[in-house]
Amino acid sequence: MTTEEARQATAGTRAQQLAGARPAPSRARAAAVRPGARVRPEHARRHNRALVLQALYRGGGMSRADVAREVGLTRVTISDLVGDLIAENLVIELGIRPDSRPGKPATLLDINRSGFSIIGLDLSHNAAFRGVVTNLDGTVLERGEVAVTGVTGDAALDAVCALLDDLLARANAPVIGLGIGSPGLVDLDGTVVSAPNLDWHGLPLQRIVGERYDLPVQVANDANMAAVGERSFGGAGADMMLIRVGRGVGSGIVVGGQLVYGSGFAAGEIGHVVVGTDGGDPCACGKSGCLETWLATPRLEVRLSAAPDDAAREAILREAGERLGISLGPVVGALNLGEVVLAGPQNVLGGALLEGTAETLRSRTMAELHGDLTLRMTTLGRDIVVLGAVVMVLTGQLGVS
Amino acid sequence: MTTEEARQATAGTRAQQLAGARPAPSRARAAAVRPGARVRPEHARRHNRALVLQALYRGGGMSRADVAREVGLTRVTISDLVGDLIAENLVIELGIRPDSRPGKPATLLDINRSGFSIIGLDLSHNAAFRGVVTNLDGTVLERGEVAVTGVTGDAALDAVCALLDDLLARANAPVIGLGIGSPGLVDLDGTVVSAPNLDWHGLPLQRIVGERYDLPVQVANDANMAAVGERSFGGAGADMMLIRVGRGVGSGIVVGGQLVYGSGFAAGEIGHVVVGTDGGDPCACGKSGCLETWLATPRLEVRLSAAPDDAAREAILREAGERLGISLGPVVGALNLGEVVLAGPQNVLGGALLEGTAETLRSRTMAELHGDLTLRMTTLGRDIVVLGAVVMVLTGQLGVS
DNA sequence: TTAGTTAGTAAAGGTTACTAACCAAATACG
DNA sequence: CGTATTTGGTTAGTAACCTTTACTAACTAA
Repeated sequence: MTTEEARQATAGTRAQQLAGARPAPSRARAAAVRPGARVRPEHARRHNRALVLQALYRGGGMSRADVAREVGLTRVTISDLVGDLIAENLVIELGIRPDSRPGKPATLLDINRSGFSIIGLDLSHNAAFRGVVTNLDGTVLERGEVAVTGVTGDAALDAVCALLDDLLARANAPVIGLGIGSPGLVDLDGTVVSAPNLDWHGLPLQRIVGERYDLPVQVANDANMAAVGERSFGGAGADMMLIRVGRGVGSGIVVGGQLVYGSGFAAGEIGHVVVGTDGGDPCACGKSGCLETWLATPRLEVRLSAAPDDAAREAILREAGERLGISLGPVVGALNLGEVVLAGPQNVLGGALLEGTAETLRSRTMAELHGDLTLRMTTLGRDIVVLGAVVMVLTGQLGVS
Repeated sequence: MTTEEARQATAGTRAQQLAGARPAPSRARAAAVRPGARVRPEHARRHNRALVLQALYRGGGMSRADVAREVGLTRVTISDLVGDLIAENLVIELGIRPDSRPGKPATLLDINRSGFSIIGLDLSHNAAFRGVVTNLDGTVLERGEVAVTGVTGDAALDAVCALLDDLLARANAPVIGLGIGSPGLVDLDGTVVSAPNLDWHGLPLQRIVGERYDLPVQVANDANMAAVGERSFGGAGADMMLIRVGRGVGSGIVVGGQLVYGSGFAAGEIGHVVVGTDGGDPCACGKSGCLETWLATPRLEVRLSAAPDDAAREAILREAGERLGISLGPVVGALNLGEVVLAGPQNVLGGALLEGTAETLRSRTMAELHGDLTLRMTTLGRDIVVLGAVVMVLTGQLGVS
């Protein structure tokens, strides 16, 4: 939906369009009922099936009756759905509920968490593509990586396949899908519109990998996947932003529980927005004072290494944090975010920088807001992108998150 | 869903939470399958019915077969649904399609646009509450207002009811619902959490009005409703932001076609976010350099009246626009908005101010972005909030927008 | 032992949307 | 002019789905 509507949005920079005329009712707008929006019985069933999986995924060890109460369908229907799921081996019976209370004892159910595998890839690091095999829980079972320093274009695509070959060979359970977090702009079909570092332009990665391995594939931007991972496995709320700091600065934004893609699939690209009104270093993009010039780790490390003492280093970090806070203020305020999470090198981000950001946000946004705002580091460490990729597969294949 | 998940998001300002531990899988999260998420046959039917209405609403003068092709259901099903809708008088037959082509001529359908009325209210102006009666098209049929200068609390509620009494008496067709755009924070249930100007705190306006008139009521924040109105009747895209400038500065944000509420129902509240890093006038909120100190019309008009000539006035307006651009840069970049629309006094916003904002956005965000960005004034004029309220009713009652 | 409670299954029923087949009414064409 | 073709819309029957009702199983409480 977003895609279509975005595409048909008026393009071009008509900087002004002064008018005061009566509203022309909107019926002239092109038809845009998204295909597949209709609900047929099987769609309804699939939806309800996903609800059952979701309920079990979150609170394993429930009985059919528990699920029925939580989902709002009858015990009969839930039994039927669970029957299907057990036949597919997605759900297993754990045995009889141990506690003693009146009535027939319940048969506890759970997702078959170790019965299937998911593969998640992170293509965002410069030196290597990293990947994991997890179970349905997101528990990492296997790890792999391929060195890709200086590798671009088709060779980079080959590296992705090599890594997938390796991980698929090491997966002990059937793989329900592949998730790939790629740098650059990625559209809703999993086509990498533009990833300069890998020299990918319009590469339909999701389709290519899907056809090669005959498995469901989810490709999305790395920072967006990180946001999704933080939300599911890091416990973040429904209105949150995840800032990734590394060689560049990117982010993923979740609003109302939904990942934001933006009108041109470039949501979260905050690295080249100018911060403040007092200049700044020139940036590779041609402007000066972009967020990246303040925050990207290569520049920060140069500055830190030139600092005479710890106090000077802390001041540098704090200033970087302040710049991040200045940049985030309008976003946090406009979206009324409940949570901002930082991901990147702990030793750089975790201390004075985080404090500087928190203080700046506090001093520059409304009191009502920062009372509810949580600012913290991610708890997922370097796995944040691959875990996000795993969540995307879980969501796409099972409707679970 | 947003509500619940937002509520259960961790509160408090734990400014830091340093950690590197393995992710604790998310299953500990409280069960949160939103009630009513299940799909029963009647829900599916209601959804499909809304698709039919939506198709007809956008492109009136379609045949049943046209609708079937667009929605993706069979002619048989569409005929059945249309039969229901005709029985309810929501859809009417226009007659035989005039053009000549092979096959049985089609019977054209349309929403019964003049068969029902909607009432929209705008409580955001200081001197008066304004309201309209429209048909289903959003065409204004009647207008009304009540003076409310200095009126607050229960008296303001009485004024709302007086205005509604007046408009209901003047509505010639059955009213399908009431939409009310209120200043302040409004939650998803239509409770005005806080509207200082009206001295409303925790007022369940939607419930009160709904019980009093026994009609469906939609209450939401005025700027949010304006955004919804601009999207439906102003032709704005799926990722847009509407900035309302008046005594204060507020906004409504639409992301992926969905209105943003925020973790505390305060999304869009950008008036008290500090702009830039070079000071600014003190603000009533206690900070200095808030967006409102640069942009709110009372202050702007004071400055303009002190200006010696037109050039000085234009410089003042341009600077205000620049400040808006500085503030919007991170939001436009982070959300990859496709459209930013200004609403407020045309003579203040329409000229140099808008230009200043456009130039500032261009110079402070990524080139890839502002190529797709449209910045313009609304075409809906002073009706923007009431029309948004009408759209909220259309969406809530008919699933149409 | 009896009553009451809870889990799970079975049978029957009502909705929903589908397919297949049909009629209606126009154009296309020999 | 008459037949074939095309398109719109309806009728009849079917499959899928969830519900209600009723049942069995298995436990606690007294």
